[in-house]
Amino acid sequence: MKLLAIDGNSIMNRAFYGIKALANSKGIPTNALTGFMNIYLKEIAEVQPDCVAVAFDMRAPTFRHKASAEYKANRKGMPEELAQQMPLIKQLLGLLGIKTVECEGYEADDILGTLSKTAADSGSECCILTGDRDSLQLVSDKVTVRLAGTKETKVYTPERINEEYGIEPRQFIEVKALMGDSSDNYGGVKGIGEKGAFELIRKYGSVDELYTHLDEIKAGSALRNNLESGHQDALDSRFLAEICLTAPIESATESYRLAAPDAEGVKRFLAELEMFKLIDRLELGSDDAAPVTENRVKASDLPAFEVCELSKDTLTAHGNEYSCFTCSDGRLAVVWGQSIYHTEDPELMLEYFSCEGEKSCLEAKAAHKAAMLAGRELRGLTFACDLAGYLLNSLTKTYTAESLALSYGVIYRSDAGEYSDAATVPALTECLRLKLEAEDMMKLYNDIELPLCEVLASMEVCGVRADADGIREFGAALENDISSLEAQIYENAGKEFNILSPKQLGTVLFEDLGLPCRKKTKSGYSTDAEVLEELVNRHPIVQQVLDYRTLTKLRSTYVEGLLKEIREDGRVHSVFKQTETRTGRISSAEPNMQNIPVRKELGRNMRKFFIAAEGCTLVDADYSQIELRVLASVCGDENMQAAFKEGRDIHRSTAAQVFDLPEDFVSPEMRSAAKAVNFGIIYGIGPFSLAKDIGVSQKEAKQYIQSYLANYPKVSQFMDKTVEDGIRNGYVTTIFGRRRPIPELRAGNKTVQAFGKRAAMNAPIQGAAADIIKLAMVKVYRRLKSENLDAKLILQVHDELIIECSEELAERVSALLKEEMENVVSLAVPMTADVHSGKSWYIAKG
DNA sequence: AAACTCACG
DNA sequence: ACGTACGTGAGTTTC
Repeated sequence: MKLLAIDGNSIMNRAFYGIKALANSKGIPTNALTGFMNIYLKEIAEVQPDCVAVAFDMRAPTFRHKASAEYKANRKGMPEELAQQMPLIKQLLGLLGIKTVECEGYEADDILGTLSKTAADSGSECCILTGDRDSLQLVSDKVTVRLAGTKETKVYTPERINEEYGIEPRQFIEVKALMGDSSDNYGGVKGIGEKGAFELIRKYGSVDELYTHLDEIKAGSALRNNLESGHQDALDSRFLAEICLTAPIESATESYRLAAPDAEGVKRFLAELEMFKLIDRLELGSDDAAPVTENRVKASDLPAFEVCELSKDTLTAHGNEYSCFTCSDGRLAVVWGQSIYHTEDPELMLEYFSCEGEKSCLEAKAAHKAAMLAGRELRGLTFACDLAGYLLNSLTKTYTAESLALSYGVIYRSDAGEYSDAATVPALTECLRLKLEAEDMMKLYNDIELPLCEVLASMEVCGVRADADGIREFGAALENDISSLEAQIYENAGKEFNILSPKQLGTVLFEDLGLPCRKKTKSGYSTDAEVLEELVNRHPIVQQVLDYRTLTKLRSTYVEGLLKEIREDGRVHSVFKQTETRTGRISSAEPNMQNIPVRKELGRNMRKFFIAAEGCTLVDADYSQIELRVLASVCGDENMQAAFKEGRDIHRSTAAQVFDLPEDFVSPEMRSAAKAVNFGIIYGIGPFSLAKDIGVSQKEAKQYIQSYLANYPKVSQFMDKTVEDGIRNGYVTTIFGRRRPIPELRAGNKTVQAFGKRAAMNAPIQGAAADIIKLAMVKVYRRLKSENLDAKLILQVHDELIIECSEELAERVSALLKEEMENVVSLAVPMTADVHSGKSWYIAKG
């Protein structure tokens, strides 16, 4: 008989830290559960045991050891996110027919020890599965320890232990008696660490023998002194290091025989947690030994799809009926009922797109683009699964048919071969639509997200004209300055090195030149701009390095990076991603057009190379203080609202409030401090960061914040309530109903939780601002289209929209753009947008 | 692949 | 005692 004895706490712990925070849409963390089951399933396949036992620590303090109250005093409490998952794994194991063992006063290790001893004594084999090395002392010819690692499981037999450590398994007790174990809170002999402990035990065999031969160690040496003064510690630690083999538990191996799982129960349980992938992996019910199989529907049990080529006749026959489709890589697959029609004929694809029938798809942007490029349009689209998945959980990384099906318990139609995605869309649409309705997000979906997709497609197709020659000239000019800086830096350093290597730069600055280092990173000295700024007056090389960084950044990211992206048509066609950010913003890539330099003049020049086409002009409008206006509206603070309603300068107004002065008495410094506070409020402020930002003491910064919150009490209340809601629901929402799940809020780790709180405070603000500009984009797009104007929306930079239009339309489009942006929503304070136009982005930005 | 740095709102 | 503002994308170096 073969027993697999699992250290439940240790494996859960390993799983928890091994998998990044996963949570379902309700905010319940599931990462440790997932990780535990991954490890379990892999191991069970390899070990093929007859019996399985999972041991857990009890939360109550142990009384096997004396002074038990203090015993684990310094062991870090389990993070709340992990603690939440402990009862769940026990429940799941129970449903799976796997026995769990807990014993008051004993640790998981003691249970494993007892189980392995009983198994070995009765001639059975025992594998101990754990994530730490504490159990290695239990290894014998009948007992192996399987150490679950990140990738591979290491299997420890007595031979393996001898090779790696040069000792017998039982001698781990002796080693630990000397070196101690900080996680179990016993110290061993002071001054003896891992290396020394192993050396001594390899030589003497045991603690007792070591002390018998103490005279062999040079008298007066540090080691001898340590050993002498630590004798009692060694004896005490030895007692604590030895795992108990006689815990009062059911120890007969036979009683842990695997039982039949409660398949229905497991499915209900995992479905509730939205762990659909695991349901599939467990293959519950596919095994015909279990009678509970009839409810488990698999792709192969469903009616098969008939696959054929799409033709003009099919379109004529079905064009007005509801259909689902996928479109990628120039291939179209359309599902009508149980038939899948496919084609690669571009004309036929466009014909299909033009049909009146209601359509649902997996991902709509590519189809919109294909239609637009041909001067046609995609009609009748009422659903895109990826966008629905994004609204339901914006933390997900991918929204493919397969991942969505797994997440929402829809059967992925792998039986349909290369048309699996298309074949899955009908069921996915049905399920996701219900979910959206249940979560009250249909309006957000229909009014904003779905129509926006077409706008983004249009922006991508259109692109922005770029002046490649101009960029090249700019790059050439940089080249000279870069090489002269390089030479000066080498001169100052006294040697040549890679200036862009933080490691090498750190060595030069902080060792060779002896500059003081204030901040460190994981791997060495921090050399970021903030650190260097503080050192500029101490050595000329510092400013040179800063300049060098600025110039090389411009060269590689902007000059070279952008040149690579200019297409044949002389324009860059950025990709606008609609399912990327956690807050609801869109992102831009290949190239990123949302981080083109603007703050410093040198970089800002790059914007001179983004220009309007011949005979055209760029019209640029940006919202003024959109996030603060959203905040003022949603929190309901009359004081703050008044400032916006009266068109006052918000930062000046805040300064007047915080410093208790009339606005006319506010100095530029006060205004800029107030501005920093305003930003900080949106991000979930702390005194430390504010102090750093505006260069005052932490104490002063704290006062600013307190004064701010006292003057704007509704802001304070709003933030508190948002965080509370977030903790309760597992997510926060914008006024438009957009959600952001925040699993970090329920974390035990204070830093993680603090991050969750800041994210919770920020998301409703940043998210609502995103909702607003997205809606504005849809309205502007429709307006330009309905008025048949020679004008196209081409860029979005979070609070800024850019239109390219024929020169004579500049004024009309400017007015239209401003009007649509300002009137898109009616909040408690007005939304205002500033508009400028010009030949280049540099000019149009105003 | 991860860490570091830095560009933007 | 410890860490420290929200959200992105991209280039370079280093492991």
